[in-house]
Amino acid sequence: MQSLLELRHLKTLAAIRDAGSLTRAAERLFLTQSALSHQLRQLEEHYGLPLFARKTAPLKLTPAGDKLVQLADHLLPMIANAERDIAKLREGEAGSLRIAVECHTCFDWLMPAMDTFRERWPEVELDIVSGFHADPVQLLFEDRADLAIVSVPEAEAGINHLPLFAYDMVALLARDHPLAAKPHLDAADFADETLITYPVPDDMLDLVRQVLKPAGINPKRRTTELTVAILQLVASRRGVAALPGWSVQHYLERDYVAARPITPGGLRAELNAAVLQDRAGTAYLQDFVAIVREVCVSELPGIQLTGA
Amino acid sequence: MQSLLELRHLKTLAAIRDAGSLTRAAERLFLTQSALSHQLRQLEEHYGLPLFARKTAPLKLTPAGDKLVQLADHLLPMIANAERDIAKLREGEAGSLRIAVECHTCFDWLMPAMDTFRERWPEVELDIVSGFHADPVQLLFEDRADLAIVSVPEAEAGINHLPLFAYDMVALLARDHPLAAKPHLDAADFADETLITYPVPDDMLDLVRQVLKPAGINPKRRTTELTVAILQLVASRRGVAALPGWSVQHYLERDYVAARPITPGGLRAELNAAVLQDRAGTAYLQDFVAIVREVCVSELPGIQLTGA
DNA sequence: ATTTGCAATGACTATTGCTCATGTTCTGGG
DNA sequence: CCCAGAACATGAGCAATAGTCATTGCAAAT
Repeated sequence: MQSLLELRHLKTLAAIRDAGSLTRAAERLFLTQSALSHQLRQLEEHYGLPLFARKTAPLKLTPAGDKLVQLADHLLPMIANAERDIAKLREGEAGSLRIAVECHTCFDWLMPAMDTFRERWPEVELDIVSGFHADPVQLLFEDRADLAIVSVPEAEAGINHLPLFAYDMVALLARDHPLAAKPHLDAADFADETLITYPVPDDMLDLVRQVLKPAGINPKRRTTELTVAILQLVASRRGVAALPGWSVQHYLERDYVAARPITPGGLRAELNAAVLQDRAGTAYLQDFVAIVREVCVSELPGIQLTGA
Repeated sequence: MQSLLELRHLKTLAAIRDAGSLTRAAERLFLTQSALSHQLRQLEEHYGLPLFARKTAPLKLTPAGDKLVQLADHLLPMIANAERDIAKLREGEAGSLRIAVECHTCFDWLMPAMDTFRERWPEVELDIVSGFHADPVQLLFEDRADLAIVSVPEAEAGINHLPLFAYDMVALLARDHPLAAKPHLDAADFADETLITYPVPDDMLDLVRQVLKPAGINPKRRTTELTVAILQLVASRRGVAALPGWSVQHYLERDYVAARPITPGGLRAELNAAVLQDRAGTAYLQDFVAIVREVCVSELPGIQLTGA
């Protein structure tokens, strides 16, 4: 008759509530659907009551389930807080988090993530390293940044890469563009188009690096700093572009432009946080990564958390 | 870098804080000292900080340990509450807890336990079945009681016995009584004494049932309802008595009377709660037992929790 | 009907939490 | 000073169990 309940169960229940289904909750927790099903059955057996009303999508909480999920909502933040406090005891309160960004669109999620971070670690000096840099990792070695957001995690001595998330790049076309008739675009389709990009080196453009360059295709270019400007140019038929799916969802819903996958399987991209190996254990750096993942999984459509 | 922390750890930490040592905490949790040591090491490794200052008795909390214990103090009651709420959902709020008592001294701890119970289960009708009964278990079958406090758990069909605690009976003597010179008393020592007891059948007197009767000794008797009256009679040399050690601690500290073990190894007694088998699963009955054990282990000196 | 998406189930596996046996350290007597 | 005893630490082994894998069952959608 001991209390079978463990924190694991509370995390699971909260995840199921958030995800609306065992399968999706399992993905978030990096477990199998089966594991959650077993857990849930065990709990329901123990309490002698169903915790979720099945056969409904999304899964709905019973009163008993609600009690436990509410409990989880209270407890889990308290625990996270206590563990942060302990980390502060160990590492001291001070520290700085200077973030180097190579990706223009990243600001979409960086701002809310930084807000949350500032709340949780008020003592840590938070900054974005201004300007864009060809090699942000270099800034880590020079002690001008503490964390760099990078897309290709090149193995490098002294650097640790912490996975953030992965997503698909989509090609953007004017709604009446001839290529919009195709179900997906290939490298060759870009040959006679004007490609609109951010003003960064080719290596940092996933489309060029992974698709066009290997195919030996080098279309005309036009650059601009602002995402909205890219969208505007595409819409007014001045060229085509390739951006992360999550960054243009808003415009697609309004039919401002059309989007197509690049290559039949899509053009996969991912983001990672690079930190100095020596500092990879630092609690607030790890927590920042966790915050980014949380924020992004809940706010950005069509992304997948990577790594374990 | 996952949060290793589980509720088990919080329970352990709180127990160590309460008990002041791993060994005693382990007893309370029905685990081995080794298990707690392993747990503790794992936690300290994980957080990179000591949680207790060792080499001191009682073990003292470090700031980090304090953070976690405080967390435990917040969380564990919340969890207990939530689980009670769920039990209420399952079983309904109503119910009655009529307690039958065969043991006079039990009121010492029964009252505080009932107070706590009333707080946690305000809807359950709480009562003591008035008067003392030769066979309180019979009252369960007659539906005149829901729980009986008994000392000898006689196996009986349809009845479940839930262990409460065990303790030693002590013989009480006037301070200048000749027998007080002996390190312990034996059956024969009682032959020429007047034995002062509660007015209950011999079967319910541990001293008579387990020591005197087997030895064929039947001393003069005198009875009274009140514990203080027994003490008063002993102190004024009208006879000797045998009572639970925990019930007379107060008087011993004041040197009102002397106490000696009965038989070299002491006279062990235990208390159990008897309930109808059908109702043994009822949450509030189980919780009452848990409350009694909690109250008694913290308030009564020299008792041991029994069972698992 | 067939497919598709999700949950349930059962057998098997890997983990890990616990115990047992032993080692180490500290303390208080003789 | 040494020894006994009481505490915590440690390591090996075992047993409980949390998790996976493969499959089945069940709806809803096509």
